[in-house]
Amino acid sequence: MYQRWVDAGYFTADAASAKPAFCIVIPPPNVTGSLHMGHALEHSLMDALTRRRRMQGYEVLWLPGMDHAGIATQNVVERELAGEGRSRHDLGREAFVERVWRWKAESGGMILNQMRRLGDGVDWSRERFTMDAGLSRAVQTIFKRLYEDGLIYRAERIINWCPRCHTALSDIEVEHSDDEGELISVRYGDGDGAIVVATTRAETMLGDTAVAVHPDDDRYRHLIGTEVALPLTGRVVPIIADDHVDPEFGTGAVKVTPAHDPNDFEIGRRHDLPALTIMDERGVITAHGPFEGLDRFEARPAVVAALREQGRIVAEKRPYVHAVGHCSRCDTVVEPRLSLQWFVKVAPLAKAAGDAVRDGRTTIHPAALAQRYFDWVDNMHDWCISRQLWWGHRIPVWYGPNEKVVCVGPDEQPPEGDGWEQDPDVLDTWFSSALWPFSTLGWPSRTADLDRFYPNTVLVTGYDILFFWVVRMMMFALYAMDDVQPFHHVYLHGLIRDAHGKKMSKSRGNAIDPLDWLDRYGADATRFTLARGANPGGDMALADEWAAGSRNFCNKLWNASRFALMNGATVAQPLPARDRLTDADRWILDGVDALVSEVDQLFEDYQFAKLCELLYHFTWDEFCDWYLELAKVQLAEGGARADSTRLVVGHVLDTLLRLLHPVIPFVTDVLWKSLTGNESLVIAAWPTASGTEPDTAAAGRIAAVQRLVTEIRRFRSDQGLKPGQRVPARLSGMDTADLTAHAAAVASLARLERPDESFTASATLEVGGITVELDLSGAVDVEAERKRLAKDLAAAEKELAQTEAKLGNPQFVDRAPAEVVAKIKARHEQAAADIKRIGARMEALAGERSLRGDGIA
RNA sequence: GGGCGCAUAGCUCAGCGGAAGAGCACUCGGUUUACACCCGAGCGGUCGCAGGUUCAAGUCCUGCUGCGCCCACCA
Repeated sequence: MYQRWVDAGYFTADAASAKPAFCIVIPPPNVTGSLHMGHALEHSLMDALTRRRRMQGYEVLWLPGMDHAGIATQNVVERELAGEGRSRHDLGREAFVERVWRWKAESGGMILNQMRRLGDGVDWSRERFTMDAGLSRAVQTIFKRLYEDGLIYRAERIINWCPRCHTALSDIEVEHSDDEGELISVRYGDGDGAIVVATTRAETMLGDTAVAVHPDDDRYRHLIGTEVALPLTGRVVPIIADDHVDPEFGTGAVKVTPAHDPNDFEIGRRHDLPALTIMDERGVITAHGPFEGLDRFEARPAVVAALREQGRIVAEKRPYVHAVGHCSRCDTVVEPRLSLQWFVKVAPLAKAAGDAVRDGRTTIHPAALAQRYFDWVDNMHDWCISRQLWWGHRIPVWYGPNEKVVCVGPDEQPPEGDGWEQDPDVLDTWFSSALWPFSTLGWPSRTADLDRFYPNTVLVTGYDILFFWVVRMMMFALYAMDDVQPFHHVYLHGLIRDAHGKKMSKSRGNAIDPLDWLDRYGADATRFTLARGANPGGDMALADEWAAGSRNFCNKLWNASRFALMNGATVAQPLPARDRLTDADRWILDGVDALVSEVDQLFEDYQFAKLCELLYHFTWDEFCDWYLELAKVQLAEGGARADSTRLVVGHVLDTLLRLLHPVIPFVTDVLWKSLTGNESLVIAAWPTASGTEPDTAAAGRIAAVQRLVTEIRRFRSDQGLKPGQRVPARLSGMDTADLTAHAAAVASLARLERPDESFTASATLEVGGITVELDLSGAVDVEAERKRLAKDLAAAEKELAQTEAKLGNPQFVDRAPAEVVAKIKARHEQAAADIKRIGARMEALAGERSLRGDGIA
């Protein structure tokens, strides 16, 4: 069925159409990735949004694609090479990149096929990859523009370095965790000139070029300007004063290692200190001496041991828990490292990104998360964009003789001649993803797609990626597109958790594979489950039971449709005039009308969980459990009544299928085609409310029927009657309650039958003014009924007391809205009537003896 | 260290100023010709604790306790 949708071109956007545009670009999954629950959720929501808009007559573009995922992909291929006993260096750059492309062709993009199984209505004719020619052109174009505007610069800075991946990382690629370390205090120098500093990374003292104290710190004022000899190396460094030092922390004196700590680097810059690099890119000590050649984690204890031997350690705190950065890719402890890298100057871009949300050009749903967005945007550091990798967009900068530097645009030739070489680094993966909302539409060319589908209507992504990606798209899009925002709305969904709210992860072993659900429960049930759990910004707990419940619902829909079709439900003719419809017909039609409006509103607010709940409840409880049961009675009447009932059933089912299609696309399409004979629900019109004034009187009578039926069932259940057993009964008072027309329905739903001459009432109950006399053939369970009555009485008495207290409070009667007071008054009267009724019944029962239950001999 | 969020039925969560809700689980009953992936009837909550505002408080405010998340260049 999916392929038929695709082949029919339902998902192919037409930039030239006159319809209003609706566009979502897919958050590009990594080319290395396969579908996990997070994707399944995200895609279910995007598909629901696009399907509804398509049905509403929008020109919908949902654009698919993938991300080249620099480090992740390079790691995969390097691992593959390692299996062959080779490294990328054995291949050389060109051959390696070639190999990655081959890997992509052969094993990449598994996720695209998995998206088909989910039913994603994406426009495959517009599939993009961040390393496409077109997107590469976009990367080069914006790089050059930023470079020329002075917003990209190259500088020697302390950056996060992964000693395993051998590359720089941006701040967001570093994850902090509380690790155990040890904080040692070391005495530098001797005698009067001695000063004690604290450190967690003892090995870095090999690169110390100063000791700093706070200028106002009286303890050390006399030492400022003096020099001190470092332990172990004996190198002499100055003691300087700097405001950055916190006198409260540790000893109030800091060792300064400009080449291996970002703070120290800044201090070094302020005081013109030399930066001494003592470690190579693998994290191995390069400083000459006894520690040379040791890994940083071997060097640390070795240095500590040497210090201890010299009696330099005056205090140690162990374990000392502090935040340590790890590579988000391989979990290796990140090393701050001084190196020459490319940066984006984010301040002006971030300002624009903040403004676009502040002034409402882009709205964030749920709004509460906008605050986080601002926090991030207002405190962003410059973004390190160069990576020492081979897989990615190579930096379009050439270095020539005499330190000449040329940035090469997309249509320009690189400079020729001796000594010109291109920068070996590639760009951070997020650099190209940041262009995604417009590069995929053809930018920098001015294409019809770009005209039509930019800004994108809505971006759907997880709140965990708000900073990583959304902020960057905002920055680059506003910059490239003359301050026009990349999307009108950002909808942030939550994270998937297991049944107990724990994060799902492969290592934890609690991950549910969406493909498994697809196999066992089907795409419809999987999607409905995910949409049903999607409260804006809220995480959702998942377990097999939820999927089973959704599967049951899809099945219910199938069976209800089967019943409808078996009974000749149809949409072939317009609905009969209202006055020819029954109360039940009007009630369900009005209900559907209200449902359409509510579902619409909830869609507008991205309230997926609520709209699913509403549809679930209406379909199952209202339509199946009540209306279809009432319809059976009407169908049994035959004639015109049966004919009109077929039309009502057809109309309601038709509407429900349309409303459910965005979240349950497959089975609804099948059923709808059978019901209507039309081509496909995918391109059917979204329902609109009829605008008919709801018949509240009819709804009231149906509610009365429901109450009556439920009470009789409850009574029967108490009496231990089989649910299916027909019980002779006499109803009186139906006329005064205006329910005469519903006698047959009540009898059918409550399993009552017309009494014959031998009828003797052995039990009576009264509901809303109607007396029901039943012939239980003597088998009356007085005890059960007594128990029930006692319970009901207690509830009614509590109610009476509560309402009385309220009504007795003049301030309440005075100040509460009349409507509320009236409601309380009604409850009070109802409680009083109930007590009276129950009392009378109990009195009548007083003389009875149970013929059933425990009391029977 | 800074910021944010959450504590409601056994579980996962809605409700956010006027009668405590849903799904799942559980109990009882069921050959009711659409459906046992079902039908009917139930059981189950002093809405984390302590104060305060209000005629009225899961619902607003303050404090406390317990979780969770995000950010972070205190060595």
